[in-house]
Amino acid sequence: MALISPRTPPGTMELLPRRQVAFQRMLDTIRRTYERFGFLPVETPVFEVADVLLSKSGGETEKQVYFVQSTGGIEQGHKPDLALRFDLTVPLARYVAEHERDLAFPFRRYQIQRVYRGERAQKGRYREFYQCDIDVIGKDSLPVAYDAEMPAVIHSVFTALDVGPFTINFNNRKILLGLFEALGISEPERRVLVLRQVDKLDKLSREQVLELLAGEGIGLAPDVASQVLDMIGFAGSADATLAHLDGLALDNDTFRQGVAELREVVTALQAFGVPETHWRVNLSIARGLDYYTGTVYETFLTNHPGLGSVCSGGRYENLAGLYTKSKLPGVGISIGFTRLFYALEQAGIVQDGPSTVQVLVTQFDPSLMADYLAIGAELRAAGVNTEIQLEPAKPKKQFAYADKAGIRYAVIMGPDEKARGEVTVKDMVSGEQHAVARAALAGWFAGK
RNA sequence: GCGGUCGUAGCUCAGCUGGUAGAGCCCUCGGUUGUGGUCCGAGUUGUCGUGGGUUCGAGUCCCAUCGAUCGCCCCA
Repeated sequence: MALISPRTPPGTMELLPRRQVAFQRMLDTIRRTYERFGFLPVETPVFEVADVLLSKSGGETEKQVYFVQSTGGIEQGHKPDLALRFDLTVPLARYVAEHERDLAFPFRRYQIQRVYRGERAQKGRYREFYQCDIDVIGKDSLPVAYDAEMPAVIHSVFTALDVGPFTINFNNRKILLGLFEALGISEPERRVLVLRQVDKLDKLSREQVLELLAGEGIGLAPDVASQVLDMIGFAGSADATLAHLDGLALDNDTFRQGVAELREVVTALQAFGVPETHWRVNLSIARGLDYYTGTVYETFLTNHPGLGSVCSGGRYENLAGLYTKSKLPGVGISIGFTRLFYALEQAGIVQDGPSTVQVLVTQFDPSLMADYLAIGAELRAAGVNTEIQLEPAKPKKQFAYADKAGIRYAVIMGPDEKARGEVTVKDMVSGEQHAVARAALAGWFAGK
């Protein structure tokens, strides 16, 4: 019979147990840090009612959505009425609108779950991946100070993850939009297109971006295009950038409001005590998603620029507008954890974690099985993760097993130890063996 | 959705201008009595992606097809 070749679908990440332990620990670090900053956990279903999920997006995202339909429904020719979520922000909007009366505002939630996008899998681009989101949702209003809190959380998370140097870039979309208004680029669709191209300034040369801005679909006059880049291409400290923006003296309300907000975020961020080595105002950051209305963020790993942003987000004035008449402004960020983990793996930064099994109670003499079971029970009662070797096997094989599985300690008790009222504890890493009194065994592991 | 590369053992790959398939790793067993990670020895593993064509003969050449991968678009 022909075997079916075992394989994962493209664009999915699957790990061996010890790598999974490393993955899980990093995820725990993110979770702990989010909680430390006062965020509450939320989970939502992997699939949502299709029209709830798709109401907003339209266009590009819609093509990437996986629909869900039962086989019965397919047989009856029904169109799928469920779809897998492609991010956590849209489900959050639905969640907040649905539970508005029961939630305390400002509502601070974190959410760590997988999302799905049906796009071509590429290096570091997955069709199923983890997002680790935090958002703060206000009722009617939400002070800009919350915009400054986001980078503070990101800084804390990435420092705790110990992933090497990183920079949080941020900007305010109102600055860009006001600038475009002042330059006569009025159509919203065209502004979004310009934003997308401007966003590429980090990757492409000035000339290439100029060409794109003059190209099809946008058709910016060359002098306007270079004016845009002159204003946006400024590089300098946060204070210098703000001075640069003031110096432009643009007569546009949106622009002025954007600069004022940016200044407020910078000031608050300094007060939050986030070192300026880890963030910068970057006027070319725009973000593709069009629901962002103010502050936007992107975070890059210094040593992996090719990877793109590993954490991004922004401010949205009225996210849940499609679901409720209440005005619910918010600000949030999202860590693309699967991609981040992939990058760290590639860079050799990720080490396999230890097994979650701390101790293997080996079996040297089947007649002592009752003792092995008793030892296992004692260790477990003492909070030590313990596996008992239940199948008779040669010592060689048992140690090889412990070694391969990454189990740190092996407990050995043969007739000799039994007679002395002792057990032998072997440290598989150092190779050292310790004679431990039978009664003191659980205590021996207390500090390990 | 559009472009460039590549498909040989579970994995990484070798196989020169066509002559009946190889290495390393992994895995299994062994190197005697209760000891792994090193070393030594032995062993298992393949419709050479699939279908067709050229040829006395194709892993090797040609065509098609499927799959993978990288880049573009978009994005974490």
